[in-house]
Amino acid sequence: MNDQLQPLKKQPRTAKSSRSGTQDDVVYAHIFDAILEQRLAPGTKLSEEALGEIFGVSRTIIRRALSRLAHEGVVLLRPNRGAVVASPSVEEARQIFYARRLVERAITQLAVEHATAEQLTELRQMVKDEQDSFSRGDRGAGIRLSGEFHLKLAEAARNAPLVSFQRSLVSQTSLIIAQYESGSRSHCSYDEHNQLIDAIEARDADRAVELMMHHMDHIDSKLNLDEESASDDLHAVFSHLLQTKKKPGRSAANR
Amino acid sequence: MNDQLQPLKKQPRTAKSSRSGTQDDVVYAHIFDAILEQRLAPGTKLSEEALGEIFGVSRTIIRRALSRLAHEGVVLLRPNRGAVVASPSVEEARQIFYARRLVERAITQLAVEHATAEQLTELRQMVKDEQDSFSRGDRGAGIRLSGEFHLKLAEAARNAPLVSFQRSLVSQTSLIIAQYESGSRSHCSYDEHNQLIDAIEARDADRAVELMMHHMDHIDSKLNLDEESASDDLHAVFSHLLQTKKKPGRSAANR
DNA sequence: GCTGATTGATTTGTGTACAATTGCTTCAAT
DNA sequence: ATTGAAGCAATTGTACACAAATCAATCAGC
Repeated sequence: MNDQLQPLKKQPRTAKSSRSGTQDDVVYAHIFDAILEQRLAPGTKLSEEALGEIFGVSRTIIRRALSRLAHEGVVLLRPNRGAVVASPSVEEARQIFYARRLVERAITQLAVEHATAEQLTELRQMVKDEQDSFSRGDRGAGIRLSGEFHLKLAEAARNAPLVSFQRSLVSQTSLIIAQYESGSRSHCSYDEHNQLIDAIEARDADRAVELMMHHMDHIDSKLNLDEESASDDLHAVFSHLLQTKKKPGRSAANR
Repeated sequence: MNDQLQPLKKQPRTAKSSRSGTQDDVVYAHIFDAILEQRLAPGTKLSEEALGEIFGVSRTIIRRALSRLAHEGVVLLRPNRGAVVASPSVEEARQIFYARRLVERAITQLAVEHATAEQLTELRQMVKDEQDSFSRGDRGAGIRLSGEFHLKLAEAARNAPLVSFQRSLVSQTSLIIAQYESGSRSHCSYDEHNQLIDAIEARDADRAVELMMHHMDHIDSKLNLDEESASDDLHAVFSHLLQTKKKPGRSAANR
């Protein structure tokens, strides 16, 4: 019943498990990555006992991880009915993108002011990693790393509440991209990321913001949120009622 | 050891407990209100067992409530060392206010577009309640209700992520106000709230945003974040190491 | 044959016991 | 007398067991 999660134990050396330490974080990171990399389709039920068995921990740990994921919006926690992988509706996606533009604009301005040389170096490295993932054909890791780039940028802005909000927005955006992105186009164009770093390094706030906004436009232009919203809405509205078993939950938006 | 929380059981009919239902929320709301109304001073340790005894629930429930409070930033959760009431530093306060301006601006614009007649009516009622609290001399409830006004406004903006972020920002702002507000001046001037509703009702976005920004200026002009930042910083930095027992933890910023 | 209720199985919610970590106190040694 | 270490008490972290709720399937009734 949980085949999708089994492979997790077999690849403990990716970027995800490096940020571990506590049991808690490991479980959280694994489920998170499994969702973003679409090994767990939207709507899939996340049974506490099954997950506990898989990771070799008690339900207590799983429960905390699920709660955390629910806070970030990638998991939906229904009282007495368990957790499922979130499946953001088109309307929810729009709201998230609105909030992201708002936050990314502020973050970019602050990063221009505050980013240190080390941080810029780290950012460049992340773009490289992201590029590698895509050229390796690892779409899931690419989406995740692209998200981590935006999160790292938020850290450079030196505003803790914004970082925390950005984390939640990036997570949900990644889920939306995984769900709605059309075709096989390149996803978060790393060129845009690199140009952005250039502008920040040059302390050119106007240009940096302009690039970031353009980048945002680019991202959601790749999604089909506009057209097939009818079928999409239908699916999103009812998906939390469906018992998604083993079969890959193919949303109508995948095409 | 927990005298500050005992009174909670004696006043179960305020606005806080009306939003109950589940055990979980009741405990959360009571601790939350106790913090905002300064019955629990910043730095106070929140023992799981003691809280469980007070509310007549097991540590499981308390733990969830504390986790939720930690997510909102009003409680600090230190691994293996328990939870304490957060005591935001001046720098943290500045970051929170920056984020709030950003969010309030967006919320105001969206509220002008989306607020319904019912929502405006509710908002006006909340301003009345807030006014009542202050005239009754109930500063704590006033601060809380003032925060709830801003949260309600966020709901009128119809953007779920922003509402969620705003909840966290408002909570932390209230904590900061309770901690840093100087003198006995009127706190969130309800006049400003009323004018804001007028502008929104008139669908005058520019004026509404202008009023909101002015309102924000007003709020943080009442705080002494600028001057005594030296003593403040010192206290904030070390307060999480202090064992705040029974005595009211008076921060250097109270004057 | 189909709708609707009842029962059984599964899953979540809560309380509690035990393990591990922390911090305090005591005691010894310099 | 002060400092340092060791043992002890108290608190948090984790696992588990029981209670409550939900979901599924079977069976009765129309």
